[in-house]
Amino acid sequence: MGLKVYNTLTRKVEDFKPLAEGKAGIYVCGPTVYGHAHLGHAKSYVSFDILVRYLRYLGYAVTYVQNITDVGHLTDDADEGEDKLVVAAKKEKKHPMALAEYYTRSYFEDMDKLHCVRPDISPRASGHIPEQIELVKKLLEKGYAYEVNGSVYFDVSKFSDYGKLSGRNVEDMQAGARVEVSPDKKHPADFALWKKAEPNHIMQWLSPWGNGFPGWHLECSVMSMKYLGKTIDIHGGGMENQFPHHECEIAQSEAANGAQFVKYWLHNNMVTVNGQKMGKSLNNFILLKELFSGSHELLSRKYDPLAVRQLILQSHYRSPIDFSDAALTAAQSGFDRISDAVIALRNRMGQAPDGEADKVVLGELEELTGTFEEAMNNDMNTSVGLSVMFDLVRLANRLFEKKDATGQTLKAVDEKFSILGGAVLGIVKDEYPQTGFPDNKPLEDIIDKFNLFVEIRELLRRKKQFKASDDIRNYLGTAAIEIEDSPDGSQLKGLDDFLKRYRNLKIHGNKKEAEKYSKSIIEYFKNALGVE
RNA sequence: GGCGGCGUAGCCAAGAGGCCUAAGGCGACGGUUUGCAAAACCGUUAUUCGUCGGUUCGAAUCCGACCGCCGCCUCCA
Repeated sequence: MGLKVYNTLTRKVEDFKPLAEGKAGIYVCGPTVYGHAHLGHAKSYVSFDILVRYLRYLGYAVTYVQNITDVGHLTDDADEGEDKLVVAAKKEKKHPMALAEYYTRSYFEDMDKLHCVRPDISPRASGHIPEQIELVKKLLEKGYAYEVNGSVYFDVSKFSDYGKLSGRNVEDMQAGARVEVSPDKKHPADFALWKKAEPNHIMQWLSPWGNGFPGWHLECSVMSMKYLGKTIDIHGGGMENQFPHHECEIAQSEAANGAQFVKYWLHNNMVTVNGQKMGKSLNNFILLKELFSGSHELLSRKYDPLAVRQLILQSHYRSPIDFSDAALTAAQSGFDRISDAVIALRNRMGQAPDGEADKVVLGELEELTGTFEEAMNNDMNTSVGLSVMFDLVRLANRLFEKKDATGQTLKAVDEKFSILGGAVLGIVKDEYPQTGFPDNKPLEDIIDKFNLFVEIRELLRRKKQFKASDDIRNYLGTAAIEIEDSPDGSQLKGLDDFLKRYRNLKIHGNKKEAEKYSKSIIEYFKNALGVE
């Protein structure tokens, strides 16, 4: 059984059969880079990242194209609307292109943290103006478009399939409240292919119809065609883009090419925050950077980017997901549980006794792999896929208890973590840093001191001086550093966080806080040593 | 107004006609382990799936009505 996906076009779950055997071309609507990425971006791009990763796991040669929209769409559909990018650029006093570049980098930074694999091609809309002009010309030639006053519109009445994706028909929508229809349009549903620019419009290009800029659906048609061909296997995007964006893409592409544009349309559902739609006007907009640093008033703490990823994977991509501080905290705990097990597993692998891998364990791993694949094949049921990770955690921890697992057995378990949890789900890391801040020499001293405490405590414990030993643990606890005792020795936990917090305080120049913090450190050093 | 989705334990969330007296996670509680903790392991935590009807030998799953919530139709992922 192979992969099945839900195709919005047919409203059915279908077997995925690519156009070319063993290959898959995927186009996903990328971000408009006029601001930092937010939770909605995370949901969408993690969802399609899973699709790409899983197709690769299945052996497909995937070409993943995701555009960067750096020609801002207009803020409304009427001709008077301003370009989003231009508006933002004015506000930040930057050239729109500088702004686009800045937010493009920010976007990739955030996506890297979420372990979203980079697209094979990230085409910029601004880099494909000639191709867009060509497509407009072609549509004019074929009679699907008309020019009015230096703008070109797509004539929806000429394309009978218009509405086939979103299940709308043009007549019904006329009744709906539509904002200010441009008087240039023959029909309110017609959409712009090319727009005339006013002299003061910063982003404009020369075209056969005068100076202007491309309409906001055009780039996706042009760039997917250029890099993936006239018909592509999969087009993904957020479901709010079904109409009008994707509907218009279909109209343009199919009218121009006379060929089916997309075989499988996949749409992810939306994000809510505390049960409410996330919207700029609603003040519940959470940026990924705020999530990763904990600097949003709705958040009680910062969250590991991969814990956010895990929360997204806990539900289906076609279901809405509600982000709340409680949900994030729960996901973080679960993520830590998996990470801890993998770290322990890798630490023990080298010390484990030699010998063949346990047949029973190998059998269990096979079974779990089957469960995983079955779930993922079913329109990417990541929730069940993730549950397999927890089965692996339990399996690994049980092996540790028995202590007789061979290195080969542990290695087999680690392989599943690495492939299913790492390569496919993207929540298991290749490497877990111990305490790595090589560029923070002074902090290493602090770590040394912490380690000294651990050693002192070991001595005390051996001498059964439990009161003093508990004190040390408590003191360190006030800095959110935990000591975990085990037969193999004691481990410090939370050092990374401690160091990050410490470094952030210094870097961000919050002197008062930094001072308070270092004082508190000195304080418990003193206390623990029992000196004044 | 048009289109669509959802309502499953304290919370999050799979399941989409019999394998369901319903995965998994978080939380809580009990036990094992530990000097005590933590972590881990074992166990408990929904005889029931918004409500009421219907179809069926059989429904969380299909149909209808109702209640509640959410989204899209306008820039948004």
